[in-house]
Amino acid sequence: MSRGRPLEFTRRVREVIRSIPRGKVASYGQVAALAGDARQARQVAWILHSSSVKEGLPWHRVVSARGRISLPPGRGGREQRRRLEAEGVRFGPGGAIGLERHGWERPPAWRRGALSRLDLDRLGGKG
DNA sequence: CCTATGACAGACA
DNA sequence: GTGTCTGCCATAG
Repeated sequence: MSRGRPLEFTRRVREVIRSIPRGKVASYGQVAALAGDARQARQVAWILHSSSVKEGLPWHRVVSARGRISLPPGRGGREQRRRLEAEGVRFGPGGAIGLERHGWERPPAWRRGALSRLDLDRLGGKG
C-alpha cells in the first residue's frame, strides 16, 4: 500500500471489521461501503491479505457476498471456517453460510455508497 | 506507462 | 443453484 500516510480508507475498513458482531458475517463489499466506498471491495480483500493489518481484527467474519469463504482452505480458509463455527456460525452443504441468519445488518442503500460517513454508531452501537 | 493479478460483486446463460 | 464474463481499482512487476 502507499506508505507515507495512514490511508484513511484502510483505517475505516479496520474499524468496520472490528464492529462486526460475534457470530455475524459481512461481505467485502459491505465492509467497503461502510468504510466509505462501495467499489473498494477488492481492496478490502487486499488489505486483509496483509497480516499486519488484519492483526487483532475479526478478519474471519468477512466473507464473499454469496456467503462463502473466498480464502482457499490451505491458505487460511480452513482456519476461517473453524473460527466461525466456534462462534456458532453454521455452514450448509457446499460451504454456504446462511446470510439470512448470520449476515450482518444490510442498510437499504449501502450498495450505492450512500453511507459515506461511518454509520457505525447505529450499526455497531445498537446491534 | 503498460500488463497481470486478486480473500470481490453483479449480470447473465 | 452453478459456471462464465465483465466491471472495478489498488498493487506488483
